[in-house]
Amino acid sequence: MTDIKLQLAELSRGTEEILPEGGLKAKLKLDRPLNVYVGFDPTAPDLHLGHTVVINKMKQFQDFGHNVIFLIGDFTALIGDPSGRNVTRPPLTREEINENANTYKEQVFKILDSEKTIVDFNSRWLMELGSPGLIKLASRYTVARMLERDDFAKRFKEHQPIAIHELLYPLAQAYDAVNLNTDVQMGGTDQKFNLLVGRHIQQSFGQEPQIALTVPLLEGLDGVQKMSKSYGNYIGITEPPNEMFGKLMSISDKLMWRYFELLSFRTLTEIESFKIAVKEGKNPRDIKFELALEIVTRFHNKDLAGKAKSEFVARFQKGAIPSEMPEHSLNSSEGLMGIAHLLKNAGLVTSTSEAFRMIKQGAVKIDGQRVSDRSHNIKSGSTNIYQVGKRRFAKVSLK
RNA sequence: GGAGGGGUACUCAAGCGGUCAACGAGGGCAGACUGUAAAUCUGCUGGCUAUGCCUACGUAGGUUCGAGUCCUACCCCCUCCA
Repeated sequence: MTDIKLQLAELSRGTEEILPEGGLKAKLKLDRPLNVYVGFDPTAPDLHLGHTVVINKMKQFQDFGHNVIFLIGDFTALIGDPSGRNVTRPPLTREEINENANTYKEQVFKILDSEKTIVDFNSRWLMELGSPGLIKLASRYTVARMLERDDFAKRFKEHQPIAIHELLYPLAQAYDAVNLNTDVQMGGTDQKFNLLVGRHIQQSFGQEPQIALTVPLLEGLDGVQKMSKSYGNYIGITEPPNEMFGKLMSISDKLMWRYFELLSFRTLTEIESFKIAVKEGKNPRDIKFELALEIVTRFHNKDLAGKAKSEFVARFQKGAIPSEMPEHSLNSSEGLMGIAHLLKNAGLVTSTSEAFRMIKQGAVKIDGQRVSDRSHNIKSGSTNIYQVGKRRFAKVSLK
């Protein structure tokens, strides 16, 4: 086992809260592998970098020799983490769950060691529980304490409905901790309450309560809102290397440090030395290259990351045209096609109106030549590279 | 059940019958500058068979030469009273 002091420093890095304070140190002092559990909802298996914050934390525990449990919440998904929507979710079929679970594993094992990771499903014990078991479980907690949860408290105060089954969610999750005999349970900040209920329930089962460790929600590319698919400010972990590299390079310098803290596996000392280098005049862009290389390497490989970097440099520092881009083949009935229609048909703009706007603003280029005539026609039989703005490219053959 | 206030484009928000595809701000996009950073400046930000036409201001009607603006009904939201 690695030195406790070092473990503590790295494990605390980038966390929001560790409850109770000092509890983690005590657990580490036991000098045995700890059971560390994180639950995942099997309904949304498309991961982005925001999700990886907690997975990275799992990786750290794993590297220090602890037991990491990747729990798929196939039972709790039936309830859905309370959000005020008064619905139970339609049960996923066994096939759907397995399929999602496999997608998960494929993605998660780009970070975690598949040999050392325990994958489990909470339906295994929650299905077994049955009604009597559920009633017994429910008797271990009180309504008053349940109403301490933020969103319950708020809804109760405002006389918004709280369905009874919603109260079962934290209990079910707590029961996971009991079954896994968890030492540490982790989750996003929104999981704090659920994690704490776990402590209480474990105690009532005579177990030593777990440490609740919460990690922050990662800011998206805009640096303001949390990373989420619906805000469009995310980097998906299955995105191609060039995309990923480019997106990482576009983040602000301020956000770069945040990403280093939460996404990089570099030691705190290394990151500190980067900060000093920048202070002494090094271009932050070059430090950002390091970040982008590391992340792209993690989800692809070193070779592709290197290529993504050269491509990036060629393209944005030397103005080259990218080596790969979408290709389209379009048909023209009249032997030619207006530039606006062509751009629209190639998916470079969403409407002909937008195409005209882009042309007016000097954003459209054909083979690197700026187009200023909005009624420019392209003849059939030609293949050209069309560009809208800095990022949108397509190779189009007109037949 | 009663009284009042409000529903406008991605969001907030202005709009005294014509000049409103709709002020302004934010966001987004594009151009300049740059390190695809930040800051700044400029422009754009409904669609189309495109100097014109079509569709849009909660919904459906009506008045008018003309309605986001007036009238009627309906739907939804908020505040106060019971």
